[in-house]
Amino acid sequence: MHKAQVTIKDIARELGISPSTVSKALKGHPDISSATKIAVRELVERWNYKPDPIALSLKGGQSKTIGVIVPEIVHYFFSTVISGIEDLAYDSGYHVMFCQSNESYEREVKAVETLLSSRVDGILISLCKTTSNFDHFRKITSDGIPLVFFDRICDEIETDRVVVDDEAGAFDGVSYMIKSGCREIIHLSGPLNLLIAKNRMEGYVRALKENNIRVKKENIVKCDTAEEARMVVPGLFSRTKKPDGIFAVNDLTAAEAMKTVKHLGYKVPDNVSFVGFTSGMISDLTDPALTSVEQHGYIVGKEAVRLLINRIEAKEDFPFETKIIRTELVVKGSTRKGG
Amino acid sequence: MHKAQVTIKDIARELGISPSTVSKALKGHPDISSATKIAVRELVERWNYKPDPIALSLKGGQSKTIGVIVPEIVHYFFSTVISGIEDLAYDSGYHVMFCQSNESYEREVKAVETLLSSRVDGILISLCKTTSNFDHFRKITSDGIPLVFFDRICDEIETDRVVVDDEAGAFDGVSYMIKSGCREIIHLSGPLNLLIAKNRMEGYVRALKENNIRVKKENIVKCDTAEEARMVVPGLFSRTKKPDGIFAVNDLTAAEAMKTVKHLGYKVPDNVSFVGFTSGMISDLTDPALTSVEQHGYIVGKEAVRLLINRIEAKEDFPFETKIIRTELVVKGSTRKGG
DNA sequence: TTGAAAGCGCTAACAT
DNA sequence: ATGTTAGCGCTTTCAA
Repeated sequence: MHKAQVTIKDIARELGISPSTVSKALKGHPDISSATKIAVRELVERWNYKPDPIALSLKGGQSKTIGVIVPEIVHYFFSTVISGIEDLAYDSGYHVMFCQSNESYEREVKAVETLLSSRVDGILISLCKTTSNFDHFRKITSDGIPLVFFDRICDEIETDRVVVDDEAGAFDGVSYMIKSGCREIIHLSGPLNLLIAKNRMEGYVRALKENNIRVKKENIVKCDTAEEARMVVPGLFSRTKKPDGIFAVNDLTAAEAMKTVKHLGYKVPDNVSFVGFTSGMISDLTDPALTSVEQHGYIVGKEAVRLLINRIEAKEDFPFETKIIRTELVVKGSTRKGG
Repeated sequence: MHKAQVTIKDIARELGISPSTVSKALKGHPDISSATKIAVRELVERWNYKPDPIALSLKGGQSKTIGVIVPEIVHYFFSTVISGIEDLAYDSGYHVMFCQSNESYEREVKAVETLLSSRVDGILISLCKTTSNFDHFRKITSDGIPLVFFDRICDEIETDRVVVDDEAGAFDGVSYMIKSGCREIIHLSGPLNLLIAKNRMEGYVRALKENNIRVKKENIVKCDTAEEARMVVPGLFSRTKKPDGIFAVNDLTAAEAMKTVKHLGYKVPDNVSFVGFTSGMISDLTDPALTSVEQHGYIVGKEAVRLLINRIEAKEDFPFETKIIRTELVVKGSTRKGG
């Protein structure tokens, strides 16, 4: 169905010159007479000739395309990262090809194969929750394709990384709750094999310790979805020692937990404070608005692309870098005023 | 930095046969002896040879890539559509290249140029809010590239389309409110140059008319963001005739309006009912959960890809099709029980 | 049963 | 100042 595109040959034939002359004229090569150059440019304009990127790729061995694998696109943080990736990549003359792993290890492996076989110049990945075998990543690097991990990284593979400072973010959030008077703070955590979940948990623990609050095992509860929150939260409030603060591993969980707690009859933030993680749209929707740790996803995306393109365009090896993006506590209405 | 990929020549050289023999062996061509075939396949396996898609594209004139332009990625409905696009495209052997227009006409035009110049086989687009000149779309079709509009379509260009049945969705939502007893229903609308906004408004109007409720001009208010909701909603409740229902053009606006109304001291849904549009994650976060019109974005994405690939792979022209995806009212807690 | 050659669109080294 | 040629990786006649 495609109409044939105008090629350099068409231009050459029309002008009665050779393809290579056209090619040179287009690049402003000093050899070519300005008369020819003008004629070529005029016709190129008129016929709307565009060089075929596929032919260019074949020639240059570069596809000017980077591949991205995220666990899911329908997710505030990841879509923000993608937005940053897209913006900087296009500004740098690269195209972006997407795959979502849908949190499935098999799909992640398949996505890697897809991207490799489509000869992308580099790959950006955030691991899916279930990945614990990393051979598919080794295949990428052994193919000589630059690889950058972002957010959910794999620390067994030596490469560039962009991470959010989860530990510090969690520390800041929990410290703020403590300053505002909370003493019995629950952490609703993610699966601890996920580095980001582990780091957030550790930030929570450090905040308690530095404030001389005893860390209780039963106050760290695996709960990282809205459904789980509905299941788990009521139980926490049937304990003799009632929680007065909840720090959740993500905003969605925090939001649902807050709703549940309000329905149990507690006031937010007077009886119970809430802090979430991500600070996107969700945090403005809850009532009161959710205090949350902003992850700067857009910046994460941009930095990841920057590292990747540097690596792609590098003539020689240089040491790997891990870029840490600082989080920021965005205080809204779900916490009491800090001390 | 790229390590050289294994090519068909490498295989041929190693086996002491010619490249064309290797090529044929790989496709199971009847000419080739099974001994050769086996040898080739074994080495291909061992060396992990993968045909270069770029070379294939150059040859076949098809890139097996489709381009997608959406207003923004960080948006529940669009990310859902993208998810559907991605899933079906990959299953059909196509890659997906993304651009976001960021609701800017200029960026939309640039994105079209980018995709055209990267020789995608087809393009999927949802218009940005501000687009009113359509020449860049005409360029696509005059280049002979199949084009499918989805959701925010352009009805001045003859092509395939996938639309959500916005009018019916709005009608259903507003009818439900009326059945449950609402009589003074406000519509918070989008900009009426956007077809989807216009259609939703018309569904609202029809629902009122069919129930013999007078349509008042002052009850249709342009308001389609959270910020606008904060500005606009209090004014509505200082009228002598208080609203008892609000139908918003999207969930985000509905959610913020609901919050504002609750803070004014009204009960939801007892004093005021709310219905939104999209029914994603947002609708579960509000308190009470938001009754909303589900748009089935994932299906929209799949259908759009299906139409596009049909068109790409068609040998000859056939009539354009407009696929209408039925909406579905998802009743939650922000509306009273229907009559 | 296999191989040689041409060509997809473009570029660059090498003539002329 | 312009043209010729070869080649990027692969497929596909056509010839051997």
